[in-house]
Amino acid sequence: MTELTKRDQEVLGAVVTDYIQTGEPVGSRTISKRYGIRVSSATIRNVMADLEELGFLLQPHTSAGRIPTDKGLRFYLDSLMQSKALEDAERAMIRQAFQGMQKDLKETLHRTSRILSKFCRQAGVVLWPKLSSTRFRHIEFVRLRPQQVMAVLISKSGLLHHNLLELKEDIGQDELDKYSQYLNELLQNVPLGEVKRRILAEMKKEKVIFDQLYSRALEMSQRVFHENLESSDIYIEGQTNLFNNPEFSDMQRMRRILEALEDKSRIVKLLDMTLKTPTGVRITLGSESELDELQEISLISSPYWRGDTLLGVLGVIGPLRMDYSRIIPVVEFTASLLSQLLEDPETC
Amino acid sequence: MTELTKRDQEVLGAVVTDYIQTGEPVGSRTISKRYGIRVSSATIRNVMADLEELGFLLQPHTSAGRIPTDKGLRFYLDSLMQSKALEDAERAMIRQAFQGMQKDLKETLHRTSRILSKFCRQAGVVLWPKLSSTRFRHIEFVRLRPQQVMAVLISKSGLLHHNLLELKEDIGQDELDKYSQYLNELLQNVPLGEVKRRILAEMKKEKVIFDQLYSRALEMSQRVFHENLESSDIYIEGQTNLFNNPEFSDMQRMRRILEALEDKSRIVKLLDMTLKTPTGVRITLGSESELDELQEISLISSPYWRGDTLLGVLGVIGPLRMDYSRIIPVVEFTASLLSQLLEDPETC
DNA sequence: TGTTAGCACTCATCTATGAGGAGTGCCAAG
DNA sequence: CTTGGCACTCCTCATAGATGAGTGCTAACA
Repeated sequence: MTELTKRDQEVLGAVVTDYIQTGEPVGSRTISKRYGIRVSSATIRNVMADLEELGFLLQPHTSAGRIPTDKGLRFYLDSLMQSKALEDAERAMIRQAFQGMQKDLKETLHRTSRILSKFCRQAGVVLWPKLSSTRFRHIEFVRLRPQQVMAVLISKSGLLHHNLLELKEDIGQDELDKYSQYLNELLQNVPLGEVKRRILAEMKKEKVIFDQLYSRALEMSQRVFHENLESSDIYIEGQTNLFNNPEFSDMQRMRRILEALEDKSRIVKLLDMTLKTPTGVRITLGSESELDELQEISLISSPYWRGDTLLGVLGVIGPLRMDYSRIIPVVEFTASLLSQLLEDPETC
Repeated sequence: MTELTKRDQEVLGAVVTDYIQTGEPVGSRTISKRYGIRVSSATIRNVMADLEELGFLLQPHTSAGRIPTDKGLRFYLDSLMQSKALEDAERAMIRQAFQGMQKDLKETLHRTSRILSKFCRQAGVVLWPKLSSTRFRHIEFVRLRPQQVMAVLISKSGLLHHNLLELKEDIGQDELDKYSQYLNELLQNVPLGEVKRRILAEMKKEKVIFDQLYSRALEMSQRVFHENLESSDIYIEGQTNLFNNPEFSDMQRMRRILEALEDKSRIVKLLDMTLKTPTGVRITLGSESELDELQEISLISSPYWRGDTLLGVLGVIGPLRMDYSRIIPVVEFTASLLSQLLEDPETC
């Protein structure tokens, strides 16, 4: 496979840039006139034909200009694009939007996704931290009715998880309180990812084996932690912003997209994928996601942290044709702001 | 104002029925041919002209048939329509859909709204019970960091409410535990709607006035109950079903609708209105809601109960032109099924 | 007086047609 | 290798006419 020459890249870059701005196929004339490339349109045409042959561009029909293929777009994103720095005014506005907020974690994440959608004029998305990424703070068992107990789990970061347990036999609130007390002491500050192991270890201890109370408490807690500490939910906000994009002016397409977003589990999967190798802002084109329903969309995402702990991912969902050079810095900045907000020595 | 004659009503009924089925303006010929009214189309035309003058029908343009106005639709719903009974097969399917469910209340409500959307092929909506409609079961204060406490409130029905409190001075977990203990005893089983009053009463008691612990506990609890026990959230599911309706095939309109649904507070307001006079299935046309953004939609709603206690509202949101005679029984049946599920002597 | 057939008229929708224009590919000359 | 020129393609848009559903009105009829 041939390398792209400097000029090839310039032309490809110009096509993508123009296409992102206008959404229309780009002609050779436009390129030679508007993008300081000092050759004639005929030359550009030759270059474009080459780029098409290599799979970077395509023509919707014979007498139209070129639009980038996914491959072309990917090359642009990886090698050609340079994102503008975010203007101070804009930074200030985003910072402002975070002001005056409840400290509640979920509320914060919800607001973050609204902020993303608003400043990028696309759909904003925030993946919750997994419970496993935070530390144990408190567990409580509350008897709602005979043989039915609600377990409430609170993490140090203020994440709440509840869980309805059906019991084989009834247990009184007094005894449940003892369970809580014991477990709270035992698990205080343990990372929730390790809790299961800790419980298993504890169950082997002699004092536990011979003490009904302890062993029943541990058994019960197992049922709570058995649950999906790995699973998580997301906030998606500003879906209707997607109507702004002319490429979604086709009803069928818009419907497909919204249906895909309605089933949040798919989006969770998509975001989870990017969690595996958390490296700054990343762009996932729909075609790279192996999810058929998401072919036509693009995700700009960034992980967010508390100190060194990776908590989750946030980002923006929009069409393939997006103003990446603007949105990338916004996502980056928002992620860093959120991370900063969550940073706090006392929590984790 | 003149009364409508029997025939007028028949014609109006036929127009609405046909319009609901086809979505197209209905002509005089269609009526005289298809709806066992034994007069000629010319006569029908006269009747229709009268109905138009009275504001029950309107013509999109001179050479088109008639479609019902809101007023016409309202008359049809109130006086003419008779909803079919739900087929046994369908009842069974809905019942089936509720099978094998976690007992968790929120989960149940969420599922309910999915069921509504699925069986009616429109958007399903379920308003959460207000906290004030249930009874106190448990309160817990957990210290997350210095001067920051998470308060968790659990109702007997298994509703969870949490609340982050910022304190002026730090309070240790030990003391917080005493607060919880005291409050749990004091408020056990008190309807949450009455809790505030109870607390105020308690604060006046001598033993409380002179005991720091008691009074601080009550103060703290006030901050929890001060919050909006009246507010509630909703589940809206199956929004994309709205794409099925040809009247929403206009992008602009669809966008307006989805934007209206995205801001859930409006829909909450709409549902809240119907809560005030809870009487079986009720239909609210957008134009009757005083909310500009909802002009083009219609809500079929029914309250759901636990025993005698009104918990919330569920329903279906769709276009004005809906198959009411089918959806009404579905909503009615679903509401009664849900009420039945929630019915349980031990809870409230 | 109410009902009906008939007829002229309106107007949205559909189809065909053609002009206009953006953009291409290719060729021959520089 | 680059460029100007030219024929060609094909999308888009506007126009015009045909079609047909449906109406309002009138005159005749029971």
